[in-house]
Amino acid sequence: MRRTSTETKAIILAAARERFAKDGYERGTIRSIANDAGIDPSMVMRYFGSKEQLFAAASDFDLKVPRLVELPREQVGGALVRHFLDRWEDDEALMVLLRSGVTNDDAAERMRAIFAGQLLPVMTEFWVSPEEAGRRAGLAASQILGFALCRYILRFPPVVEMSREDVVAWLGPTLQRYLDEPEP
Amino acid sequence: MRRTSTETKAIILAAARERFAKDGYERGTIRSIANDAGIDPSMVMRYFGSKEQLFAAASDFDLKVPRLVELPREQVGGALVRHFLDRWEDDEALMVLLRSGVTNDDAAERMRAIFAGQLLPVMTEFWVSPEEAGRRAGLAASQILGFALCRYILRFPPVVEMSREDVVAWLGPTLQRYLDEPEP
DNA sequence: ACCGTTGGCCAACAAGTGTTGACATCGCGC
DNA sequence: GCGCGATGTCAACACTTGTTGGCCAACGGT
Repeated sequence: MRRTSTETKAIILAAARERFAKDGYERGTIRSIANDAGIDPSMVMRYFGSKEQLFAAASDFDLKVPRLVELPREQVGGALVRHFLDRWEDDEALMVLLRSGVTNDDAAERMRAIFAGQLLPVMTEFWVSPEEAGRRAGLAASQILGFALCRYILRFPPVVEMSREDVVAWLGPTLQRYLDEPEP
Repeated sequence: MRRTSTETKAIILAAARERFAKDGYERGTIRSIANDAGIDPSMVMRYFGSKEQLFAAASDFDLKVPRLVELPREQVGGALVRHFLDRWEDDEALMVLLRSGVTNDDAAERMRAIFAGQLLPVMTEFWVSPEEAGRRAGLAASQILGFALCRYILRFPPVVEMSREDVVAWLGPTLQRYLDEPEP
């Protein structure tokens, strides 16, 4: 086979995302990734430098949280749930991060950065106090991540079987409350 | 040093719990555990047979969910939150399972078993339909695990900083709603 | 005082890891 | 055609992993 370097780089990156999403950082070996990509392990090194840098590339992504302030306030919770369900199912990077962030400090730091840089600012638009916005964003994150954990990773049967609209109907009000409810 | 075999076995088990809780299954190596215990790695093998069996012993535990039906119904959510905060902070096995269940299939299966065998029965006491009880238990688990994930593992600052009573005040009503709210 | 049992350590194994460098092979510009 | 850089392969490295078996030393009953 003979390809342009950017092509093979993309192939490797795709294989890495799948592997890391399925196995996490430690068990996602360079050899297995190279094998999935049908390529020699040394190519992975050549194009990405090290396993860490490959992981960084594979877990680089954007939450793409929409501008929620523009919605009628009572719809924000449901919109958030829908957005994250979509995001979760079409971008493996989120799974990569969750699978790896639990055992790998770099990945955990990356998640904190995404939380602070991408979710928190959205919440800050609703609440002036940054501390309060932080708590509310943290609570929302805990429910979103916890649900993804149970549905996509631990695969608790009742959680897996819920329909998309069931999920929205159950989690939407929870997030709405974390947004609106006066602090205790 | 010279000890009785049950003593050293307990020492090894304690070290294993700590290691697995901190590093998860893959990175919690037998050598590191033996080192923490001040003991030769071969002893670990002798007393536990294999890494898998050691892990099984280290992650064996009881949720100890109290008999919630005996409480005034409107206090169940708060009681659940308090119970799990306690449970989480005094038994490392929960952390072991969460850290490992994300990348290790055996550990995930163990979590499903605990969910189905220890949390679900409690919910079933409140709702006759097993499917409905399953969904409600799954939602509760998603919020509980997600919060633990953000507080103890990913360490999102605002979530770490919340006081115990803040947590109860925020999460209690969420769990209460997953228990009481009519299905959508 | 002896000897078997018991608790402990050491060295080694086979397998798998990230990583490296030397070598082959293709394709384009001269 | 020739050469050269880009693309790809192979074999090996140093290291870590779980696991094994042999050896040592202390104890306890006789």
